[in-house]
Amino acid sequence: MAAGKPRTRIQQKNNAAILEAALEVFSAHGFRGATLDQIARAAGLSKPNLLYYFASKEAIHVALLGALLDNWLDPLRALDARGDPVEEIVGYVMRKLDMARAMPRESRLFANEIVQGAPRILDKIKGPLKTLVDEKAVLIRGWAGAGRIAAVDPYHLIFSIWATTQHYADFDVQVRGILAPAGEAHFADAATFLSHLYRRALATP
Amino acid sequence: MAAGKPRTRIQQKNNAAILEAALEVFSAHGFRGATLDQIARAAGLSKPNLLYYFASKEAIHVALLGALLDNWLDPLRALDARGDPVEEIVGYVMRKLDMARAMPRESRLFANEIVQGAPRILDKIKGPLKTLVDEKAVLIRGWAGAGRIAAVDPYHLIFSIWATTQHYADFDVQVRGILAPAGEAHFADAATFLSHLYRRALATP
Amino acid sequence: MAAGKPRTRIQQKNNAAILEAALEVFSAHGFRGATLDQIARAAGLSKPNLLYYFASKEAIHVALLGALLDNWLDPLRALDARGDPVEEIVGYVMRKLDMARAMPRESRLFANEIVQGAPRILDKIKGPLKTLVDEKAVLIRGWAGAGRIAAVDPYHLIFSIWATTQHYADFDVQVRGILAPAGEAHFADAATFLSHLYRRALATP
Amino acid sequence: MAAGKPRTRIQQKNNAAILEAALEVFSAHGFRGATLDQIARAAGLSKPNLLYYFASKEAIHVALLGALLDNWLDPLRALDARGDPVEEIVGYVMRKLDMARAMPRESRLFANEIVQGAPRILDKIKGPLKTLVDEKAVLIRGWAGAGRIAAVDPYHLIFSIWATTQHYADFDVQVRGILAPAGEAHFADAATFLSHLYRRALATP
DNA sequence: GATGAATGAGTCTTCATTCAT
DNA sequence: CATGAATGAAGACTCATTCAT
Repeated sequence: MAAGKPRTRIQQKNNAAILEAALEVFSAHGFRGATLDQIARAAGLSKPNLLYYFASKEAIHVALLGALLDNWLDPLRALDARGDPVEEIVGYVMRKLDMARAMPRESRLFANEIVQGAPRILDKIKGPLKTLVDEKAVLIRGWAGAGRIAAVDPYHLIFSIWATTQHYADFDVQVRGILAPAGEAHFADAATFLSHLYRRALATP
Repeated sequence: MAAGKPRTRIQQKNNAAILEAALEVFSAHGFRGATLDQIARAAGLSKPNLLYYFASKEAIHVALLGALLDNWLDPLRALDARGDPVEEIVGYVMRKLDMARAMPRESRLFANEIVQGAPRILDKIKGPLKTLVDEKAVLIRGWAGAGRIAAVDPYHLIFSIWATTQHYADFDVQVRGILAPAGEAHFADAATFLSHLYRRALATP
Repeated sequence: MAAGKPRTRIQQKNNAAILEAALEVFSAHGFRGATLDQIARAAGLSKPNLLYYFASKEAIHVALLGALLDNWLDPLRALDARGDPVEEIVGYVMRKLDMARAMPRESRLFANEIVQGAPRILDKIKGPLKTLVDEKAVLIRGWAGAGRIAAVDPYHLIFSIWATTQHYADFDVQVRGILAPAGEAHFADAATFLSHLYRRALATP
Repeated sequence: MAAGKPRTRIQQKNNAAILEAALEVFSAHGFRGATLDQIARAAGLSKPNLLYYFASKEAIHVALLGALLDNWLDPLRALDARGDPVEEIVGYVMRKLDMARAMPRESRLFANEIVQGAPRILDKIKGPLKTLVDEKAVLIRGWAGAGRIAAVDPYHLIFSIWATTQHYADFDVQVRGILAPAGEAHFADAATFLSHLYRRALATP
C-alpha cells in the first residue's frame, strides 16, 4: 500500500486506531517486545488488515514516532523570545512536566527508542530536533549574554529539563516504588521542586 | 547448574564472560531484543554452553541486574552525614555523572528495564533501593531542617540527580546527535552546568 | 485460535486431519515420543500451521483424548438394564473386543496416557468415567442381588473386561509375536475364549 | 566400555543403582520421556559416569528389560505339570496378581515398551517368551484334552491372565480413580474376583 | 573410576509477513 | 477493505553424547 494519506472516513478511523494501539503497545514493551498481534487486538483489527494500512511493523513504529514528534516538541517551540526569560524557561519546565504526567506513553515510546540507539529516529534527531534546539539555544544564550539569566550552557540546560521532567514518565514505576504508598501527589511536589531548582539556577545575582 | 557461586577457574572465567557479554547485548537491545545467539557469540561460547551456566535467558538477565545493582548504588551510599552538605550532594552528582560516562551500558541496562515496567527488578526497587533512598532522604531533610541547605524535597532532589546524570548515558545518541560534531567534551560541560545547577539550588540565602 | 468449534469447511477438514494424524502418532509413540514434525507430516500441514489450529502440542493431545473418550465409553453406556443380564454383559465384552480390533490406535492412545499416570486425563477418569462406572456397577450389583448372575464384584468385573479386551489392541505386538504366524484369526479365538470365560463366571448355579 | 559383567564391588553397587534408578524413571515416563539426568540423579551418579557403565540410554533400557524379564516369567515357569490343573492355574493367577501389587514398576516398564511396539524387546518376545508360552500351552492343552479342565484355548487363557492381573499395575491410576477413596484393599477384592472367574471358567462339568 | 565442561541435533513455539479470496 | 489460512525464519531451551582431565 502506498504511504499516502488516508482518504475515506473509515480509513482515517482505522489509521488512528492503529496508531493509538501502537502507542499503547510499543511504549509498554519496546519495538522488539511488541507484537503485531497485540497491536491488532488493541486496534480491533485483523493482523492482515493492519498491514493493509502500514507496510510493516517498522512502518507503524516510524509513522507513530513521526506523528508524535511534532507535538512532542511544541513546549520547546513555545519558548518565546518576547517573554520574561526566567518565566519562559520555568514555564517550559512546567509544560514538559505536565506532558510527562498527561502523556507518559509518548514519553516512554521515545525513551525506549533512544535508549536503544534510536535506530528509527536518529535522522529526526539530527535534523528537525537539532535545528529546533540550536535555535532555542541561540535565544537562551542571548538572554544569558544580556545578563537576563545566569550564564548557563543552553544545551545542557535543555537536556536537564528533558531529563528531570520525562523522568516522571519514563521511570514511573521506580518513582512510585520509592514514594509508595503516595498517590498522584508527587507531580505537584515535583513541580515545586523543579520550579525552585530552575528559578535558583537561572536567577541573576 | 545450581545458582551457587562458581568454583573452578574456568567457571569463573566463563561466568564473567557471559555477564560481560550480556551487559553488552542487553543494554543495547533490551531484554526482549537481545538474543542468546548474540550473547553466546559475544561471550565466545556456544548457546547450549551458555545455558549450562545459567538456566535461562531470564536467569542471565536477573543475575546481571543483581550483580550490578549494588555497585550502582555506591555513590548514593557514600553520601556522608559528616561532610559539608552542599559539597556532599554536589560530589554525589559528580560521581553519578562520572559513572554515566564510564559505565553507560550499566545505566542503559537499568533504563531499559525500568522504562518497560521493571518486570524483573521491581522487588529490588521497592526493597533495597527504597530503603537506601529513605535513609538518605532523612539525612538530607535533616540538613535542610538545620538550615544548612535550602529547603528542598529530598526525594525529588535525588530523582533529579539520577535523571540529569543518567541522561548522558541513556540518551547518549540524542545528546551526541544534537551536540554533533562535538567530541567527548560534553561531559565536562555537563559537569560545569550541573555543578552550577545544584550549588545554586542548594545554597542558603 | 480459540478453542471454539471450527467453522469454515477448510477448518473442519484440517482440524480433522490433525486429530487423525495425532491419533496415529500419539498412539504409536506416546505423548513425549511424538513430535509435531511427525504429526504435521502425517496431516499434510506445516508445523506452524498446526499451531494455528491448536495452541500447543499438549492442546492437540487433550483435544484428541476429549474427542475420543465419549465414543470410547459407548459400549459400556449401552449396557441395558432391561436386557438379559448375561447376554448384556457378554454382549458388552464382544463390543469391547470388536473395538479393540477396529480401533487399536484409540486403545493404545489411552493406554499410553494411563500407564504414565494419566497426567492429562485424570480429571476425566475421576469425573465422567467414574460416574458412568458407578452407575453400571449399581445395575450389575442389582442383577447379582436378584440372583440373575453370579455374585461378583461389579467393579472388578468391569476392570477384567477392559483388561482382557483392550489387551488385544494395547499388547498387539506381543500377541502376534506369540501367536505368529497366525493371521487375524486370533480375534475370533479370543471371542470364543472370552465368551466362555464370562458365561461360566456369570452363570447362576 | 565393554558390556562385560561388572567386577569390583563398587562397580556392582553402581550398576545396581543405575538399574534401580532406570526402573523408577523409565516405568514412570517411558523410554522417550525419561532423561539421563533423571536417572543419574536418582542413581546418585554423574551423567558421564552413567555412560561409563552403559554405552547409551538405550543400552540401559535394554539391560534393564533383559535383567527383569527372567524374573518376570518365573510365575509362569512355575506352572507345574504334576500339580492339580485348576489349582496350578489359579495359583499362577494369584502369583501374577501379587507381582502386580509388589512390582508395579516392572509391569509398567514392560507395558510402556510393548504398547509402543516393543522396539527394544520384540526379539525376546518372539524368542524366549514365545518358547515358554508354547511349552505351557502344550501342558494346558494336555490338561484340557484329558478332561481335567474345561476346553479352553491355552494361549488366550494365558493372555487373559496377564491382562487381568497386570491391569492393576499398569492402569493403577485409573483403578484408584474409580475405586476412590478406597485404599489398598482392592487387591484383595481383585483376588476374590479373579479366583472366582478362573475357577468357574476352568471347572469341568 | 569419575566428573566438569561442552555441543550438535533436535523440539516446541513465536512472529512478521504473504497468499488467496 | 477485510480476513482466514499459511509459512519461513528465528528463538529459547532440551538432551544424549563426547571431550579432557
